[in-house]
Amino acid sequence: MTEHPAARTVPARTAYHHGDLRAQMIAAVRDLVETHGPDGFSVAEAARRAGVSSAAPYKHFRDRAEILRGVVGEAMDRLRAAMEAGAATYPAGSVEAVAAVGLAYVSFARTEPGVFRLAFGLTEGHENDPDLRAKGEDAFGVVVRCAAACLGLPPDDPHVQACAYMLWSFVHGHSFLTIDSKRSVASTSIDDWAYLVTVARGILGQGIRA
Amino acid sequence: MTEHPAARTVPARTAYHHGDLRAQMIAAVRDLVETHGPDGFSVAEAARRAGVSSAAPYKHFRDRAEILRGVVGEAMDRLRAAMEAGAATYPAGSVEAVAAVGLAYVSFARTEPGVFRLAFGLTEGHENDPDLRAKGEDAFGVVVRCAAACLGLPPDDPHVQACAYMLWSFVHGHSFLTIDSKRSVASTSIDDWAYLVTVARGILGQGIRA
DNA sequence: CCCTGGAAGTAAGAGTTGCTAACTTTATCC
DNA sequence: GGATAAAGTTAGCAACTCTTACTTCCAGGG
Repeated sequence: MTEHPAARTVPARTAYHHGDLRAQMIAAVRDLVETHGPDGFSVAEAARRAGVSSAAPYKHFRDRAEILRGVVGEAMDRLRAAMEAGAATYPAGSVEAVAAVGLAYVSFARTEPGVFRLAFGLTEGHENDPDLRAKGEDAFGVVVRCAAACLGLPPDDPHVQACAYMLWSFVHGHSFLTIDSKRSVASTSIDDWAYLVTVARGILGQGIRA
Repeated sequence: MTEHPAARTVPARTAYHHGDLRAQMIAAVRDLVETHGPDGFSVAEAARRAGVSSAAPYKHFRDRAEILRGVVGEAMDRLRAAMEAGAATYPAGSVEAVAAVGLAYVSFARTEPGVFRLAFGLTEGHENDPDLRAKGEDAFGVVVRCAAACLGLPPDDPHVQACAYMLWSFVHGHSFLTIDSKRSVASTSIDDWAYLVTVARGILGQGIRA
């Protein structure tokens, strides 16, 4: 398909059969999950939206769960990228950089609560998939590196690991609570950024020692 | 069958038709969710286990989602009770009492990860149900009261509310992470109890101020 | 004591879904 | 220019949700 004249670098558009289902399926499912909740999706409906028969997706995915895993994997990549971008907006080693990573996490959960729930809420064998596990570890690695830079310790230092875990669980819980109950921290007259900076300082600074 | 000698205070057993489906359905669904994951349940299978036809449950629940909500409601009651029991094992106002509440929370998530996910993972209109919202607030209230006692402030004090929210999100995130990835805090050579006490002290003590 | 009303069950069925099997179309490779 | 394989189609089965119409059993009033 590549030695034809040109305009075929990406197999994206209107190929004979379809071109790139799989990517289109993942996009469709992401939309469905976002609008109808994590379980309010069906492969039939997603196929319908992609304009193919309901059996077509099974040429690209083994079953329903594998489609979900595809969506989660793609979401994890975007989440990690957002975290890295957040960290890059502040000087390396600063507490603000750590807080920015947390803010990216929370923002992701807020703007895509459906996929966020899908990724972390139901298990579905997510944690049994080595690929997804690796992506999760990669995302965690962003926190670890920021914490390490902030503390001036190597990333594999146990204290760094413990602090990173605390930060992660804090932000993870905050994310879930905000999208669950709409209970914003604002109800306690604190906005997200101040909250996250406070927490990061408390855990990494003179605060909580593990 | 009720005016026989006695032993009929509870209509539990072998009534003519059935007696108390609804309770039995909730129990069956809880089991299914626990063994097959939050979405690996069907009302048909639950009805089968309860020994009734697949249409019977619809005499007691409007639809599938309402059954789920019933399970979540029951779980919330048990969770709150466990938290209260945890708090009662240590002197009121002590940091240990706060940590005990957190431990009860985490223990619940560990022993019933399926229903925990069901309760907090998928939304499904859970937060739109006023009954479930109330139960959630009740559980949060346990944390608030413990934090207030510990800080020597009234429960409606903003600082108390902020601290309670921090504690909750911390424990919530920790619970999710442990059941998700089996990443125990043990990997950082800290056990749960020490971890929770440390965190509670950090947030309530001289530590993080909001 | 019957009988009527309603609560709680059943059976049957429509519509949707997950997934498979068998077949067709299209691009590529030798 | 065919064989091959990838990627699509239709048809269909089993399971599931939920509805409708019917049945069974208990309870209270005359």
